[in-house]
Amino acid sequence: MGKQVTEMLKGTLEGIVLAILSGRPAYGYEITAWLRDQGFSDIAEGTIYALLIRIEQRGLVDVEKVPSEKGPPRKVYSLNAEGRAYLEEFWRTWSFLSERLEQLREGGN
Amino acid sequence: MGKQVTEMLKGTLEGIVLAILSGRPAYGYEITAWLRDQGFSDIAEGTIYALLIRIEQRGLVDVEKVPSEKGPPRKVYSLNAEGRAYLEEFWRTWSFLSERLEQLREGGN
DNA sequence: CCCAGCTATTCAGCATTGCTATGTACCGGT
DNA sequence: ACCGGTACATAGCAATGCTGAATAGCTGGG
Repeated sequence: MGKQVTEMLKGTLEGIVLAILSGRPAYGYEITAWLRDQGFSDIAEGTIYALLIRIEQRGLVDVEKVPSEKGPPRKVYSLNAEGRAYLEEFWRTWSFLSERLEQLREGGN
Repeated sequence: MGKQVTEMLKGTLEGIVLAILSGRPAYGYEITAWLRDQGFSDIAEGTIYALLIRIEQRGLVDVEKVPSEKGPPRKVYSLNAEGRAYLEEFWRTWSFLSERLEQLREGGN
């Protein structure tokens, strides 16, 4: 889409991935493909992998290596308790920002 | 509030400021104070000034120096035509992201 | 007069995050 | 053997917000 999305994704992409993982465990390649399907047309491969490594190092997810029939082994990530807590915090932050922006949008015109 | 807000503001703060300016002209100090009032408790002084200079250099706003009764002269910014177009684009981008996140939020639980 | 405090702006250096580009590796079909 | 799809990793870059300090004008108290 453009540069605006890229900048807006900073800070939200992490939450998006955590939200995906809260529904079901998933691996990087799968998440990237799914996001592109959803219209995030220019999310880069590397971005998701780097993000997954980051949240793993912060202890928000558990990882399991699972062999694949179609290629190299997958690193399947699943949200743990700490990750769930962090995700809730993310939703609170998102709500706050979202409300402020809706107010501005209405008042601004 | 915390680091989450900081990262989420990347990409949205610019739109927020443009939205404020779409309602009325304003200057940096005023905008910072208003944002803090709205709950953006840890927005730094310097951040807004840097952002204003950026959007000025991109030609999204017009600037006028206005003497103040209480201190040094103010730099009053107002949104021009290009800024309005950019703001509309921002709202479209925001809507896209917002919709995806609401979907995730509902489906995720 | 001088200093503290509020108003108002600017700037250098840093941390975080997403993108680009590239490399590695496993597998099946031809 | 080779190619395309699957799957992950990484080094370097750009954009953005924060930290901390400096500059400057104005007003009121001591």
